[in-house]
Amino acid sequence: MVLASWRVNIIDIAPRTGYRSGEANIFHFTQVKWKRILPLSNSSNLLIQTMSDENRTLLLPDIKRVELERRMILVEANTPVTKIYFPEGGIASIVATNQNGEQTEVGIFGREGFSAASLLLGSEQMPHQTFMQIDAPTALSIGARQLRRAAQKSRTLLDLLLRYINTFMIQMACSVVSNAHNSIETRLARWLLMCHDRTDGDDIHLTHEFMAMMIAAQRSGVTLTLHILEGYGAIKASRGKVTITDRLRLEKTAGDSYGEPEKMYRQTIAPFGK
Amino acid sequence: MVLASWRVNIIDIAPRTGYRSGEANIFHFTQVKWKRILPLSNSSNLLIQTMSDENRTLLLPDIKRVELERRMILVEANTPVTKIYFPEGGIASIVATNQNGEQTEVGIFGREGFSAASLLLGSEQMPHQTFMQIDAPTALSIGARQLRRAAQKSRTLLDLLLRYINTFMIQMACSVVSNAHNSIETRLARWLLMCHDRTDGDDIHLTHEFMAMMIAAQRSGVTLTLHILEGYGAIKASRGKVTITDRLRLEKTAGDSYGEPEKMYRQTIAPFGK
DNA sequence: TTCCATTTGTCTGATATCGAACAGTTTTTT
DNA sequence: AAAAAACTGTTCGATATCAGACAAATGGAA
Repeated sequence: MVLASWRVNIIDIAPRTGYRSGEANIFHFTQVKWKRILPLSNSSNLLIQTMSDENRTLLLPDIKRVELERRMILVEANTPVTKIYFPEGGIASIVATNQNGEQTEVGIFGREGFSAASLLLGSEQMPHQTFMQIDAPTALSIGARQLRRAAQKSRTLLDLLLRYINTFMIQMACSVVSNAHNSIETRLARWLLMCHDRTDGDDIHLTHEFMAMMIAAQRSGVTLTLHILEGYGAIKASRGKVTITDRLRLEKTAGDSYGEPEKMYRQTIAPFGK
Repeated sequence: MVLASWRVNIIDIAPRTGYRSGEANIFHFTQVKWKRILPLSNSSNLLIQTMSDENRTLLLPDIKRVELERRMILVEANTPVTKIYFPEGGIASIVATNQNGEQTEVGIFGREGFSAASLLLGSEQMPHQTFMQIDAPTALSIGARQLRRAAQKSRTLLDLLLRYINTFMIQMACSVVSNAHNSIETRLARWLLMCHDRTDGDDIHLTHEFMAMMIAAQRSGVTLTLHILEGYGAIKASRGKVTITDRLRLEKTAGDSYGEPEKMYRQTIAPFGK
């Protein structure tokens, strides 16, 4: 599976001065189209939503609102990041590629997180690629340097972002355990729940091939397992789409492989999940 | 396998005032025994070694030098941490325990890191336990509150510790991949290399049972695999001990499952490994 | 020394998953 | 409308690893 090339559609650009969150909506020119600018406080990115007005104001001058299409690469492996994205929907996936070209997912995030988190841990590049798995209608974008500067200025902003990194680490730890001990069925259930948490509605638009990579299994194994899940009514699968029909049943299948990072997110950042 | 209870031997205590790194060695009373106090700049913990004199001076008043025995628990799962440890040797292991009591290693560290790193990411407790796998003759210990305060005061100290957290995240990502795709032979080779990097000499004192948990495999599988590694002369195994005899051969077996976090550590913190 | 707990060596059958193939279906492109 | 591409359903043998058992070896304790 090869990821396609991509482009960024700039949907709106915040004015560089004289704008504070909470003010009335205004219109602003962009490269692409005229578009209503929402105040940042209305962002559906949970981190942006959670931070103080002061911190939003700090970021605002440097933020653009953009559209992230499926398969767009947010972070190229071993290449300095220049842009950071705070998705307002959709799902991004962080994958490692080994020498044989096999790709393995090491983490995902959506509107609860942001890309290239390790920038705040002092490294401009990382050995993993990040790309959009399910497109985000919108995302907030900011220059790496600008975010860094803001986090330098505001300790509360840094702290918030670090708390998110903490939940992300727990997510990775869960993946270590899950890949070590859980069956494909459990892993898939866990992964579907994680996607469900990050999307509106109950539909997840992805192919079996994609899911196979995400849970480190064969494509045929995924097809088989989806049928099992469908068998007891947890999901309904159709071409390129999985619909969650019985989330509780899915949670039962996932067992304790699911839930730990989500709990930590709720405890230390904001309400999250379904 | 149940971990035993434990105690801390305080080997020396830095005087609360009037002591600066680089000064001559002095003797100081402790609860346990009289012991030569080494200046912090002589610490074999790489983080302590790498930080500036100013940062060492900042930490010094609150630091004790202690001994960490095998199986001692540094961080209890879901319990607020009060003490942080910077090992000067030995190996600590961070493990997740699931509902059936199965334990899985999610990360290790030795003299290149410190315990309860997520404290700096804003969470006083974490869902994983940390314990000593191979005892550290000495470690530097500091109160959680004190470390936090120091990191608040000194941005360069925080940055250094965050850079370490970044390498640790990469280590976890590698474990995700390794558990997903690598054979027991590869996983074991990787893990032995990681231990080798953190110990003096070529001997690793651990039982098969222990290693099994670390690489998420059966004990009998480990015994078998050790024979294979021994078969081509990469190691020599005896009761409770593995000796690395041909590290290059072991690296060849581990392939690209080994090396990424170590590289990042060298790039962003200090020389590391063998 | 003898005893006992721990550790290791070595089996066994069971099984989940791999790895690969191919046909059928749906969607997109031309 | 036809052709190509993408995706799904299904099969099947191969195999790595599991899960469990038990005996042999080792080392520390009594």
